[in-house]
Amino acid sequence: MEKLQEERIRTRNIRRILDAATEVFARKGFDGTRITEIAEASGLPKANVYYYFGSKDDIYRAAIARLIQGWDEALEEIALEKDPAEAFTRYVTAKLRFSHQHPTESRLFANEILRGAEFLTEQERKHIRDVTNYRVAVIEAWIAAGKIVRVDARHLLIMLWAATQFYADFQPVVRDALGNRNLESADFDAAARCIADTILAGLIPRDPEPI
Amino acid sequence: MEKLQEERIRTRNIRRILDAATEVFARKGFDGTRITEIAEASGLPKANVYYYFGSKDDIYRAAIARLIQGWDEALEEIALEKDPAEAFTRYVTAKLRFSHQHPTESRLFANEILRGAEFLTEQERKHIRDVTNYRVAVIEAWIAAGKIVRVDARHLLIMLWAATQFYADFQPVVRDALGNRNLESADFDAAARCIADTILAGLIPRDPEPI
DNA sequence: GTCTATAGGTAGATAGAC
DNA sequence: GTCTATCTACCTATAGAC
Repeated sequence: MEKLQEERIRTRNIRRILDAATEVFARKGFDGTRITEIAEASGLPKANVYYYFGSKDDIYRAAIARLIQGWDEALEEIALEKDPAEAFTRYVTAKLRFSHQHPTESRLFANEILRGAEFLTEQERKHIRDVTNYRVAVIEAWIAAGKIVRVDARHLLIMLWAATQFYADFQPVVRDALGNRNLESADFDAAARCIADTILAGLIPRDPEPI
Repeated sequence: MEKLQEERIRTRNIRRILDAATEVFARKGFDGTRITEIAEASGLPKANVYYYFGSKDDIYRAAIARLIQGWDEALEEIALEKDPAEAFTRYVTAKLRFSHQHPTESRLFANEILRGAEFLTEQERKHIRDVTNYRVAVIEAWIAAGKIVRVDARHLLIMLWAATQFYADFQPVVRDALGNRNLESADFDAAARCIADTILAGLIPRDPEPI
């Protein structure tokens, strides 16, 4: 009974701390973040933050790990069986929706990369490489089957990632570019449509010549 | 004679400080940067940094201002007269080349945006908006003339910016995605080609119906 | 589990000799 | 213009009462 209660408090507080930490780390980076600010944002006293995490490093690592896990669950597949146009559209839409709903996580990741990706574990980096390699194989199979034009699969993936990530990470710029207003769901839909109209349209062969 | 000598020393030291500051700010953000680190990276004692700049804020603002000036000079125009495909190719190539040669400036800008763009002056933001609006007008004129397909011009510009910026700001990710090696000029050429093969190819009308 | 107090270190910024 | 010494404030992390 009391054990369960304690466990619930523990889980809730850890989540609060990581939510707050993600936001502050994303904005100010690792070195610029003060534990006091995380504590204030989480609504807990500073000493309680240290009760759950041994150091600033620990909090940072936990926030990064949680973020990568979330991405994985949300964006698992470009499946081989699917039609390329449908698969790309699904992927872009899912990623833009995720960027819209979780901009903070995305920005934390961006900050970690700007920092030089020193805190990403070798396991996490290998995982990113594996996912990329799998998708490259899928795209190259589509090219071999004549379903899409011949492009560099790796650069294509980078481009899709870049286009979708930008909407989460560079919101002040996006706002200015769209006319100085807050971003709504409709803007992310318009972004998805624009990506579909250009990148995806350019991928479909004009003179289809299947092998 | 001595005046000139002093002026040269002054100019050289200010440049050294701003170079060092750009690098450290880009990596650690404003709050994470220590003046001591800027001093060490510039090869000058900390007190000399304070001789040239009154505060950390001053150094940061100067670095941002220099960066925007540099971008402006390097990336002035998508000109209206030009053929769309050629204009886009020129723009993408110029921006990728700039990203390759000045990744640090690009990352500093990214960090400032992640921070919430609080240090960008209203003048600087207005300038960015003006440049965007001008290019939007150009693209919409091309659409009206039937030279490219009907797309949202603002999202198209964001997409081009995103794709090119990514190569400067997210180099660790790009490296992993391309197979864990250092980036060379050839990679930026391949990126330009991929963008041309997809985005630009998708823009050219299939059934041209000029108005 | 929660919170106050504080140790020990380092930050931004300045004073003033050379 | 250059540099050492230093002030004040704040940071991470911990000790220990409740």
